[in-house]
Amino acid sequence: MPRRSEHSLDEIRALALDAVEDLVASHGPTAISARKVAAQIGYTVGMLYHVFDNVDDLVLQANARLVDQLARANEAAAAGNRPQRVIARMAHNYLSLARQAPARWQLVFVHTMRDGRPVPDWYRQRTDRLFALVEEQLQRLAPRRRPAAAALAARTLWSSVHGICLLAVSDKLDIGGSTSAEKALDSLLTHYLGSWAQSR
Amino acid sequence: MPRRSEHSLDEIRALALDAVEDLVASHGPTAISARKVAAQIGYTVGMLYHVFDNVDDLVLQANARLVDQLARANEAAAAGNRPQRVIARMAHNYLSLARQAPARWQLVFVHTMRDGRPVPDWYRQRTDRLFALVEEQLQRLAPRRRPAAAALAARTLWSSVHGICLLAVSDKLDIGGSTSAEKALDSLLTHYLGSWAQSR
DNA sequence: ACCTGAACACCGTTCAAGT
DNA sequence: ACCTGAACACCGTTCAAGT
Repeated sequence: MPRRSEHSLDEIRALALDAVEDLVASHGPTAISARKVAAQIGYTVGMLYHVFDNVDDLVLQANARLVDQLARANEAAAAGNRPQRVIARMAHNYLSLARQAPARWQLVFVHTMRDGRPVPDWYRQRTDRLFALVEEQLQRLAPRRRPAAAALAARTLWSSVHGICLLAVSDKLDIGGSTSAEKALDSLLTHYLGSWAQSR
Repeated sequence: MPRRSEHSLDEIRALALDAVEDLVASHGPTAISARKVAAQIGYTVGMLYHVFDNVDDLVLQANARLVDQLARANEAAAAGNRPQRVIARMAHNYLSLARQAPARWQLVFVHTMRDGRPVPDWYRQRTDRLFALVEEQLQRLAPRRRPAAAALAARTLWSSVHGICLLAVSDKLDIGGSTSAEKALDSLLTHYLGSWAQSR
């Protein structure tokens, strides 16, 4: 029973998160287990529990990387452009990131806390941030409207974008054969956002 | 080891599906396992596998009941009214059924096939039906538009409704405190559907 | 101090054997 | 024919014990 001491806790943490991504990418979101991740990085399961609280923590930390990637892309998109264009970029960023790594995003979509534990605050803040970025743009778009109106529109619009990306990644959207998620996003943006921007 | 023979296979099937609903309602969607369902109805796990292919089959059959309930409600809503009103009813049917039995709908939202098995056709047809019902109304609403346009709008709209209901049931929508899913649905219907109906 | 390995209480699934 | 119970290969989580 050799000890390793080759890696710091932070390094082990990074190795584990990489292992989650590799396993998901090659064997799908259901392939994740503490034991498999441990085996992949050459440690025992017990070791994982010195670095992560539990599997939920492990998965959420892996998922947070993707959410952060989307948030960064959306923050970058916010620079300069007209709000309507920024929001369109954000929506397409979501879909295109989801298409780039469908299995990893499926893990984001599919994960639920064991038992009925609540989603931890640090993770919630990251997903809330995505709504906030949309809300900022809607406020720019219609500065004279009540903030509550922009908040409602942001939640409506981003939930809808989420629904489209979710069904796209799980192949439930392309029913007849020809509908693409990109077209659905554009339809949503044209009609929802177009109408919202004009009204009052 | 007493044999029972008290119930036919169909009765056992119904008992098991009821047990799934009871367990989910009282202990949440993560509480479902073949062993627990078997225990709840007084049979062994082995017995379950004479009635269901596997747990996916068990869960999907339970979930299909909810999907069917929504489909029936939406078919009933289709009678008589103006298409725009029918679609609004359908969307609110979805949300209100989801609110009536949040845990059971969470099971619908959260379930994914073990390994990477595909969703069986018989279940897919049921969820596709929900899209089809919306599509029919959109064709009524704009009879002169190309069928592909109605198909795209149906998928866009229903994916969005799905996204809103999904986030509503998992409590991820009410960020600031005041946004309700009902308002988000109405916002979606007003702006998306309103704009789509008017354009051309 | 760092990490292991075994233990505990669970899973899904199969199938020979009992009645 | 109907159903069981034990087996197999997995889980998540904990923690005394080893180095």
